[in-house]
Amino acid sequence: MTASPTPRETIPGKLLEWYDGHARKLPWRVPHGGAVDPYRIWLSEVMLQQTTTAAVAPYFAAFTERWPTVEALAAAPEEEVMAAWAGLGYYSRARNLVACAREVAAYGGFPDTEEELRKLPGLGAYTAAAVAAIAFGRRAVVVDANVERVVARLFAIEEPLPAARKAIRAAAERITPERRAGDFAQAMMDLGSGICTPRGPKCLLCPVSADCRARAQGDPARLPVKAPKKARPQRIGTAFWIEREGQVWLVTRPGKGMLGGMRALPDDGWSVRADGSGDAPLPGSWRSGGVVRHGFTHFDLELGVVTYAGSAWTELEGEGEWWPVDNLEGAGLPTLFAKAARVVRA
DNA sequence: GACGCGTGGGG
DNA sequence: TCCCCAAGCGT
Repeated sequence: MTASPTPRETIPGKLLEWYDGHARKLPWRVPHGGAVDPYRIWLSEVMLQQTTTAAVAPYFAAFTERWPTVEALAAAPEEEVMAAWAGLGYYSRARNLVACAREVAAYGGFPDTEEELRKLPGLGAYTAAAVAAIAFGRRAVVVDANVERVVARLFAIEEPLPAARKAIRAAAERITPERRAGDFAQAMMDLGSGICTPRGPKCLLCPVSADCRARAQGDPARLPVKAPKKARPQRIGTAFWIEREGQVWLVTRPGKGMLGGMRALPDDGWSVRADGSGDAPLPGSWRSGGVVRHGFTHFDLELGVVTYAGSAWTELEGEGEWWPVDNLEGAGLPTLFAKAARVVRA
């Protein structure tokens, strides 16, 4: 009597076969000039950190059009890259992107091993493994939130996240093939994105449903178990619209912290306190310009926008610049301030 | 391991 | 409306 094949033996083949027929068509998956371009793989992976493919697509197109190579990106002024990233969120990624591009350009190209990639700014465990596997064909164990979910279900891992990461990685290690590790990783992510979804998984369409212990148990959607989330506190703050002769006063935020390194309207400190002080950057009269509500990762903000009704512009203190109001898009404002500008100008 | 860090879409 | 979540990283 022959032992039947184990899931670890059958899963990679089934998944790769499924991927060959069902891979999503995504811009960064198209070979560029007939070959895989590590620059495009790296750029897309950084943009995709905690970000949906739909949100990334237009930014990927704009970046690769404007900066076709890592050398071009390395040569770009950081503030231009920050502005081009505006709206995509998690702005430290943009700063690290520039730093990484400069290291890579100075080195003469991307390193081709997971270990060396991991040393670059902005490349953590996930991205280093993904680039090594997808761009360089290395066997690397690629674990993102999709893989965590798929693996937790396949092996019915009951331990809650994040403590389960160790067991999930070990299980992912066991099913990652020696060859086509990059396709395997993308297959797992496509599966997690379209079939093995957080809610309402489509097990009838799943190529590995027969190997899935959570499916066998009857309720795959309950896995992975997650620790309860904290409530998001509410903060209140004020932003200041100071306009003169068709131009508005913009500041550049400090490099670290909320919206770090981005152009912004002056504010009353809501980002570094529980609430803003309400203190204006200029003496004189202010008028209400509206209210913006915006959700961040760890708090909700109610931002009042007030417009300057005085003429003591010379008393403006600190760094800043007058920006043409009819070209605010070019300033690269984060979404919060783009919303504030929209409200004021409406 | 916990926390800070954006934004938009879907159920 | 609200809540969840997304190809995580750095400290």
